[in-house]
Amino acid sequence: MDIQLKRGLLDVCVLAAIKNEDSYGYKIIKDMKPYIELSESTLYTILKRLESAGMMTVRTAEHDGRLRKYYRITETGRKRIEEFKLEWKEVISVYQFVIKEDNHE
Amino acid sequence: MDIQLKRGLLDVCVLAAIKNEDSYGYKIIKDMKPYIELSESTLYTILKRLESAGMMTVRTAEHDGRLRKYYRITETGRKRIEEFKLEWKEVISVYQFVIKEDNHE
DNA sequence: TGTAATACATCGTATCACGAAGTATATAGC
DNA sequence: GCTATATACTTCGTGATACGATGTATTACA
Repeated sequence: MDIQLKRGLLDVCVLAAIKNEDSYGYKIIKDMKPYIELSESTLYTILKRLESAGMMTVRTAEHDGRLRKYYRITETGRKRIEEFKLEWKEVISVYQFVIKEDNHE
Repeated sequence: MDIQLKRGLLDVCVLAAIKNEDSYGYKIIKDMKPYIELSESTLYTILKRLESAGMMTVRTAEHDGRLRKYYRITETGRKRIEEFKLEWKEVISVYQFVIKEDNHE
């Protein structure tokens, strides 16, 4: 997918990836892969950003002798998803404008 | 609309604004306004970018004693719109992922 | 006379996705 | 034991780009 198009989707996608259960970086990438691909450097940047924005909280836990950082969505994060749904109406209207075929010619 | 979300839409929107008839900067902004707003500095940057990419051609014409730059879409520009339509399927799939409500809990 | 609308241009800034590179452990195959 | 692959997270530099601020001009209208 075009990188510019991704910009508006990635943040909310990552939030969606943890909205039903806590998850961690590596798993988030794999879960999102069928829908939208992103590199590790991109994801970890996003996770940090969303945490700073209070949209998720982190806890570190050991798993098979390795540390994992589990992310949990907050109420603010859920609100972001709801806002996105509202914004989607505008997106659809833009899409209609783009594909509209005028016939005044 | 969120600035990040706009990034994937603006270029193709500007192309759509001239796809049925040649237009110029000031008019493009007004035509797009009901769907998506953008500042003049943004538009003129986009116009230059799309011209460099061979998606539109320009001609300068006088109108009421003032110069106007009229933009015309090229075949490459029309192809860009068609690509966007194809990409839209992916966008919809991402949207479905975001709004999906799992019930395995 | 002055104020808004029309019309285009340039500059600096902040945001952000990405590739490259690095660190470290676990596991499976040979 | 050794090697490759998967897992897991981090940092750094770069390029793309939307925007506000600012500037230049002309026309139209009150």
